[in-house]
Amino acid sequence: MSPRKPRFERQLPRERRQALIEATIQSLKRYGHEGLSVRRISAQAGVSIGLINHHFPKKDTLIAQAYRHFNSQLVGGVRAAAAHAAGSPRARLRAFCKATFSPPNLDRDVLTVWIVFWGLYRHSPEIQKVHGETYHEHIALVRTMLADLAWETGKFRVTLRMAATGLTAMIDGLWLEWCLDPANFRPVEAIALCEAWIDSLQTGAAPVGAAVDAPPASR
Amino acid sequence: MSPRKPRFERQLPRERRQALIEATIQSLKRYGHEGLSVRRISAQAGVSIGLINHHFPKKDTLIAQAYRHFNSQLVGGVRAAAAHAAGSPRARLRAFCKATFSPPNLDRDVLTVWIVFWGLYRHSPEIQKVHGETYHEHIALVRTMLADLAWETGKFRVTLRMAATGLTAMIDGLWLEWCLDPANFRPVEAIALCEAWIDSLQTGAAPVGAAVDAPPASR
DNA sequence: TTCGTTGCTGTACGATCGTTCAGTAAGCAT
DNA sequence: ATGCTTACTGAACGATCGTACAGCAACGAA
Repeated sequence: MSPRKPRFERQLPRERRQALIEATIQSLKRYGHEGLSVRRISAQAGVSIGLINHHFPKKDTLIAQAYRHFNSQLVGGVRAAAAHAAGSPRARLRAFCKATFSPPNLDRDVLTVWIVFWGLYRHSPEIQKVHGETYHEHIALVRTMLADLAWETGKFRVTLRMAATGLTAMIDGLWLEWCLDPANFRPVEAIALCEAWIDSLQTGAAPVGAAVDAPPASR
Repeated sequence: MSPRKPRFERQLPRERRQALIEATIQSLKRYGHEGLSVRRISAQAGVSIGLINHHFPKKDTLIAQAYRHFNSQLVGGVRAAAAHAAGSPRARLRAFCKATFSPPNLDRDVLTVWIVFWGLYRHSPEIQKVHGETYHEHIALVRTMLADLAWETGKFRVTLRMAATGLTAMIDGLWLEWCLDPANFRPVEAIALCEAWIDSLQTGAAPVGAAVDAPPASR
């Protein structure tokens, strides 16, 4: 008698949880918002329905952790690309922009995942919590790079905070537009727009919005 | 005997459909993506469940028409604001930016509705169809205003197409960031960033991205 | 007042949702 | 080999989903 093949393979909780998180993102890429059901996710992971609630108390917890993982991958990737670049602040920013608009970040499925997560934000406290933690990382990276540039080439026309906000907004907006219709522009053009924004920060024109340079009233 | 109060009031199909469209948006504002169910929508509209399928063949048709209505309201609003402004192209653009970052457009619930619609895009042919029609309107408005400005003050550093893409991206990105956390910046600062972008288009610096000024290869 | 049109109601249907839980079995320790 | 721990399965639960449809009733026409 040949030994029966095991019906399933036990994994360490830590590894199984990670596999479920990745299956969640895959299912989300495939089916959009409808991919966020325990049945779709468990099918994608090749496990039973019940396993999800064995490792996560609620479905929302898994989704929030998937959002955290997705954020970490992005930040880790672009940070590495920037750090790997040559020494000048401008070169690091260039590498950052290039990585932002290159695979795996520039991918319609990946960008769709971002949009669906953002759509969940307002009505999901768990997503809000994760966002508050990871968004801080991302904005800090951008601010550091821009601060280095300002130190080397002179003061910006707007505050550092608003320069970083503008660059992040430009990136997110271009991601959105390219996701909805990639025919609108090519990735290299998106990079050019971001660099145009960065360049415009240090032109000698009169400061724009100088009257509103104070931090927001709230918070 | 006093006459019985009617159990319901008949409406012309045209008016009832419009009421259902507005109820859809209200429900979406209240409950996010989960507000897009026939039960939530019919409850919001104060009608029975079956009425939706009496006026719309499928739920997706209603949602797509709600998206169309939402787009029309935005474009109509900002176009009117721009047209109402003083004669110079720069003044029209200023009014456009101000309207973009003022109520009713700058509202967390309204912006959440945008994000949810965008999240539906990739997996809903009906949304794609509506988007293709209405997005054209919006981008044409922006391009016209920027073209008028370029005609009056001189050539831009980037193509008109990319100037419009950049402004639209900046707006969408700032909307997104403000929706997720309004404490990041004040509306007046968002306006300042958009105007900084517009101003940067006509500074005398060397053309940026001149090598990529050709239209996209695809399409 | 009566009738006809049709906007509208509300139940019913099968599918799928998130979650629970009793039972199974994989794999290590003894 | 035997036992123990626990990762894992899969049926079952009630809730909610989108759609269908038979019947009710509002309201203008005759």
